[in-house]
Amino acid sequence: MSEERRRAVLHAIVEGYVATSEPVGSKALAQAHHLGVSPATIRNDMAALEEDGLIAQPHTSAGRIPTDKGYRSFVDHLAAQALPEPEKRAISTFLADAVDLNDVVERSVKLLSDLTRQVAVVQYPTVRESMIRRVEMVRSGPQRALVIVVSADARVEQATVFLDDEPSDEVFERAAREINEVTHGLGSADAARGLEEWARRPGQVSWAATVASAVVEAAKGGTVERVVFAGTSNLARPSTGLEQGAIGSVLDAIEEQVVLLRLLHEMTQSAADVSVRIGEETSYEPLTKTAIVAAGYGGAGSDALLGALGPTRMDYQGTMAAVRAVARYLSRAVEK
Amino acid sequence: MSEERRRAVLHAIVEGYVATSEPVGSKALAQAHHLGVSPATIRNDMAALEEDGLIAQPHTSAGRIPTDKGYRSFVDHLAAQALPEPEKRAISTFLADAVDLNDVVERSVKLLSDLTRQVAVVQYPTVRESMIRRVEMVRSGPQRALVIVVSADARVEQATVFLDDEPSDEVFERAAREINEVTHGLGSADAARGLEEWARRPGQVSWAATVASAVVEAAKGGTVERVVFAGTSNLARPSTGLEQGAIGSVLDAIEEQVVLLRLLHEMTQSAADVSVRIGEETSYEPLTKTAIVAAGYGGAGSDALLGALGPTRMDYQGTMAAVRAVARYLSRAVEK
DNA sequence: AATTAGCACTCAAAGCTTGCGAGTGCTAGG
DNA sequence: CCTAGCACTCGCAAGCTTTGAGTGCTAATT
Repeated sequence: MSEERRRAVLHAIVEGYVATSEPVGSKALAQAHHLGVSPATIRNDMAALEEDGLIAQPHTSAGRIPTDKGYRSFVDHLAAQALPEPEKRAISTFLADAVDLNDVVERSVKLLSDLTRQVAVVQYPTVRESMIRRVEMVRSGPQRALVIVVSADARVEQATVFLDDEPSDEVFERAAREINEVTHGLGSADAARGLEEWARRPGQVSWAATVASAVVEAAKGGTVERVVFAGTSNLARPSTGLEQGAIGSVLDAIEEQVVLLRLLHEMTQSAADVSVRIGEETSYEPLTKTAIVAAGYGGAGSDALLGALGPTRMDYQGTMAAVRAVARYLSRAVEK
Repeated sequence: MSEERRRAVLHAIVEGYVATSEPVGSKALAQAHHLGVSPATIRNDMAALEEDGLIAQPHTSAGRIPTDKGYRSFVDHLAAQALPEPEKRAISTFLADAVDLNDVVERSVKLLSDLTRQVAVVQYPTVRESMIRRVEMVRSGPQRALVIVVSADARVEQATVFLDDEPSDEVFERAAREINEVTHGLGSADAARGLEEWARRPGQVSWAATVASAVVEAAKGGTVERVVFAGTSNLARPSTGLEQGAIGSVLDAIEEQVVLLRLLHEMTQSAADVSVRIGEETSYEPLTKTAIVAAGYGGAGSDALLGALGPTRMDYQGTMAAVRAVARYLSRAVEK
């Protein structure tokens, strides 16, 4: 029994099951996929595949469906495929008239969810090290201030700090001015050093250290990793084969964000191209019925990422192509 | 047949149906709700209620369920009810340690969705007129610039503008400096006047008007009406009685935002207190199976709003109490 | 005039039986 | 190593029956 053909059989089973969402049997396979062998032969191959845990039978007299492991094998032996021309054109025109970063990101999720018919997620590009351009401090209460850091690459971060006394306006303004003098034009590391020195100046206000660390945090981009989603309604399409319980837990996972983000990070770190996690591989209980296709974007430095999330029974080829393509266009857009 | 009792019967039907999600019959009612009359009497009342279109039978040999109109009547005759103490305490402690506006809003949605077990939505408070504190302009490309406006109430808005030539850095910086001089400390209306004059100065750069209007837009808070959601997974709880199709269209409606926002605006404009739209009343097809409970917050000036969205078969009393309470606390938090 | 008891009637839902047929594994022969 | 043939399994759909909750009506009761 040729190794070759066994793979072809698995391939065919996956495609058949994805297309029809019905278990596929040996006869149907023999006919449809011109493998040039009889059903009986295919049955033998299927027995072997089942032995290896790549496919399974829902019940005795049914066809086979791929297991997570089966999908995995399928995906691993998939040749990267280009996205069809019309889609490509759609992407470039769609992203072309975006006006700012927000717009680019929002269009991208929408686009990705439309292309894949899955839930799409795009993380805002996390910024690379960049110079502090200006620090703005605004009083937002007697003992409260808002720190706004504008960096040279046009990023704006803000943070609220609590002051442990009630400085007069002059004191407050002076601190703000000094902070600007100390940090202007510096990267976050240098700024941190400068601010540390500033906070230690004799007679310095008591909340100097607090403010300083807030500025540094903000300059580093804070810990905020904003993500946007689109296409959640795709989960509820009947063809996904997910039932309500599963949908609910996936929605929860999405709102949770933290776990999902960590997962995406793991994924995009390991592989250069688009990478895939299937079912159990997500090692996150609510997502055991789903698969994730993810890719990084924005070039070497940045670790921003995007992905599509859907039932394990998804069109991996198409989804991967779409994710890859959008990541590429998005990289270009972000790099300016 | 007393008018009084008929209302009591409707009331009981709604409560029964909400509790069990099964149609309720005359016998069950007579027993459970100590109305002091026999099933037969109740049947007579039910016949009348059905005549009026307030209740309906799913099929001949089943109990009754409320129609949209029935829920409406129920809600209209509902006395405002305070939220139980423990919940109240939960709200205030939960909102107490919020650090900034973002945090307040995010905690609020989360809270509201937990309290109501529905999808919660909170719109960011739209800002009132406030002084421009500083305008920051950052070059983000040869013909592109980012305009950042920081206002005295610690708000930050940004916008990208396209320049129709490629100014030298000196020219660019000078424009930025002048804009700050012209606008500092002014409200958006005054700033608009000042900038208009500035843009008309002889020898002014060609893109002055573009930038000026961007600044004014940003100062006004732009047209962005940001909303945040939480608890979408509540839609997928089996007890909602929504099936997948319905869930999908609701998720779509939520992502769409625009229609939903318009609807919420309509609602909160008409009523001072919390207001309710039930099923068809939303006059938006994807939401015909759902009800919305909404309220404004943030005091007289602002028209920010929040709400809860769930199946028509929801606990109106509890949801309304929760929405009312969160709106109140949130108002307090926002007003500082 | 309103309430109640009694009763015949309806009909969805749940259970049961049955036949069908897709799909299998195995064996023997090419 | 492949294939034809065949007996076997078992979920599913269709048809049937039973059950019982719930109704509407009528006649008696207060």
